[in-house]
Amino acid sequence: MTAVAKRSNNRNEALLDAASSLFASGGYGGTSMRNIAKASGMLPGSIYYHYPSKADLLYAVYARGVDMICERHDRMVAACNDAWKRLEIALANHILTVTETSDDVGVMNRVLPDQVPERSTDLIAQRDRYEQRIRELVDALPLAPSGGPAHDRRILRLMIIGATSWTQTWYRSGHTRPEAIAAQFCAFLKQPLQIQQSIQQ
Amino acid sequence: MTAVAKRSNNRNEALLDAASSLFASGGYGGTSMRNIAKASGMLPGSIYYHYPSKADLLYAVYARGVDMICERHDRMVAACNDAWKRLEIALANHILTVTETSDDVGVMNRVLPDQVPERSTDLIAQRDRYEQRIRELVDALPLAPSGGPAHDRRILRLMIIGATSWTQTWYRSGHTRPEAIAAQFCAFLKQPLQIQQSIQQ
Amino acid sequence: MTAVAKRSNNRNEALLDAASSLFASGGYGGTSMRNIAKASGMLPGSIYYHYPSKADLLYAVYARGVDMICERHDRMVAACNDAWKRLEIALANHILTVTETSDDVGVMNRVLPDQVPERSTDLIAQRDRYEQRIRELVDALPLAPSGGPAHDRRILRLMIIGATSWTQTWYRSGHTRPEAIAAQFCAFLKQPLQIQQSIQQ
Amino acid sequence: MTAVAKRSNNRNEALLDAASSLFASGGYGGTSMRNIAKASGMLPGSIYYHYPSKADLLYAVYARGVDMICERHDRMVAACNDAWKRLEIALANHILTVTETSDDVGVMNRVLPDQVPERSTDLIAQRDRYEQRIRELVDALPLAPSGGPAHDRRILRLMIIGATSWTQTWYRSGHTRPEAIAAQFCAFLKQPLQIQQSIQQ
DNA sequence: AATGAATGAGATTTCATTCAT
DNA sequence: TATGAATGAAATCTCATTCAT
Repeated sequence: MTAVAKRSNNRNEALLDAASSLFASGGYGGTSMRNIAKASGMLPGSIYYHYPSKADLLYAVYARGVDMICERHDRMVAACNDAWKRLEIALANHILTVTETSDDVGVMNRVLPDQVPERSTDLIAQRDRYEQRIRELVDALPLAPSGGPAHDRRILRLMIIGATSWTQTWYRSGHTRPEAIAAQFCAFLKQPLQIQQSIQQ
Repeated sequence: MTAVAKRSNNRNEALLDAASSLFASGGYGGTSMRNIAKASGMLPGSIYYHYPSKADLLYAVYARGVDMICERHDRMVAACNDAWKRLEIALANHILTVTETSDDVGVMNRVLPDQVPERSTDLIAQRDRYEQRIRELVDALPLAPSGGPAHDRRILRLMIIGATSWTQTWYRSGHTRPEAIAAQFCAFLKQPLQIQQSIQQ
Repeated sequence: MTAVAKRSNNRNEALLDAASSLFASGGYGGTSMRNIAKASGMLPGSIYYHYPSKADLLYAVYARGVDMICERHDRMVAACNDAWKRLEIALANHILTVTETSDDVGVMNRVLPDQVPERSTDLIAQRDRYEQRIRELVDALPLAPSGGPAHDRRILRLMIIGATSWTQTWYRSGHTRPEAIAAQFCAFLKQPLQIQQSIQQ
Repeated sequence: MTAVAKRSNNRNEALLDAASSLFASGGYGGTSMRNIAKASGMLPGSIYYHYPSKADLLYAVYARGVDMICERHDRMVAACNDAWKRLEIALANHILTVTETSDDVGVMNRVLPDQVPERSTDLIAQRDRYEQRIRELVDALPLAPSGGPAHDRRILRLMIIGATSWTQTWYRSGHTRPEAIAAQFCAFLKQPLQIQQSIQQ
């Protein structure tokens, strides 16, 4: 790659980086093209050479974020064979991304697809690319038989994703580390919280 | 209460209802005063007779939502003595209220306090009024001893609140009922999901 | 009507007048909301209190122009009974409006419906309101039998409307007066231009 | 002509063709350099290698249109000696060219010189090249003496040009053919439309 | 002969808000 | 208690054009 091509690439990446950082901290509606332009050293109109609309720019950033969390997920999870441990690693990875607000992944957590109606279907598809991985991990868990009505794995999966996604609303760096949070989440599920003799509810 | 005052209350309530519904579905930034005015049969300027700013209107809606969910919570939970059952009832109430009963409560989940900087402290305080109730229920749970590191009740509480709040993003009426979701959530926690002989992780 | 109501009416009319004048001289694309705002002593955003879009503002002006030319047409034509003379009066009226570029009627001549796609159907309907009047006058002409193939009144009507509308591209005040142009147009049609003995073409 | 030059010509012609088609249907203001570039498979900046400005590109298209209609006119009219028939042929050529054969000529009718101030004088000069030919045909018509005030050949010429140019706004293929329209136009003028005994108006 | 990237001005429109009545 | 009219700032986006390569 020549120096020139590199430079031209860099401009687009600078744009994505700036957009990323702003969308992650300010949300979609709270971030203006003006601000993105200023942060990436462009004029507002210049952005439109690269992306035809604000929604498309957001989508590019979002997709990059999904790419990144998926890659990290795949790499980290591959290193382990135990089903519960794999899940724990995956949750730790997810929670870790929540704190990185300057990163593309933060955008995925901050921006809800229906805030960008023009691309909401595409955003959901991207998000599903990642959630599918969590679903596979949950489906692979060897579950003990339920004492009462059968376990609904779908609800379990949504419970885990919900609890994990919600960390973004309360997580503050300096407190419990992402890995510890993930470990606790799994511990709550694996072991019985209810005192045994009162198991017949 | 005179007829005039009543009528004025009605107008104000129509305003809050409209704002509620729009904030819950469109978020704070995605909802304009114009839209709220149209939906409540007023002109935009007229809203300012009732509330001095958009942030204050949001706050009024938010607080009304917290009032409602707290009242229902208190009423329903009081009827039961078992700690786990009380929690289950509380979660069912939360899911039902957010997803089916009241847009006001939907606002509480949809709008993050830091999206409304002028009133973020007040919004957090309101939210805490409700979360305090969940905290008390979680703190009252008689927990079995952990097999590994000590259970962190704070993380447990945040896991439960997260999973429950997140239902707003995926719940569709006609599928699993709120009570059943809450029951599953509790079942996952009470009973061990991990197969027993592999308990030493 | 109170002075207040009158004043409020006047603002809207000032807006229409300014828009009228600018659209008539600059066309639709050549006229900006900024310019219209400045010419009517408003800020650009203020126009949107009165009309929801540029296309709607244009339509209001256009319709006002059609109203005006129709009223004038009806008044002038009513004063005469001879079919050919009625047509001549109508054409003179039409050509007269072409010179009045500061007037609403000028807009009708300057702006083609398909330049305003959002309202083109409505604009065509408005224009038809006027052209229908010309059609009636042409249809009412007692025509001498054709020496060759039968006269096609539709083509005759379109010829007359075309010739008359086209005056806007060449009419300059100070030369032939509108009434004289209309008289010539009718004279060319009424009397034979071809020398008689060569009538067998 | 070398292969390279030929290729360059082809590119330039593709550009003119695209511009032609867009200017004819969208007008000058309604057509952007972006659109022209896309339609001709170029990038916007590349147009500026061929033409220094939008106005110059329009002029090139316009001139090409005048070239084409003049060439056809000269060829077709030369084949006939009768003055009225020559006019009829010329009008048929005009209508056919504008409505079916060439977008370039459509541009001539659609774009008014004063919409392109930078080149309006040149555009008028081009247009006159063609109108001069119509003028000659009209001037050559042997006119019967008027029953009233003298015929104004200038007005007659403008009437004919107007009626003919206006066909662009209403002509639809599949209905009356261009030759038939031209024949009707001439018939209306040659023979008296007014019933004879009422000739003294 | 053409591209890729960007400019700078200006377009339409939306927003929360104000204020006299 | 509310309206009608307007404000002023800012939003997204489009435009013709430039220029190094």
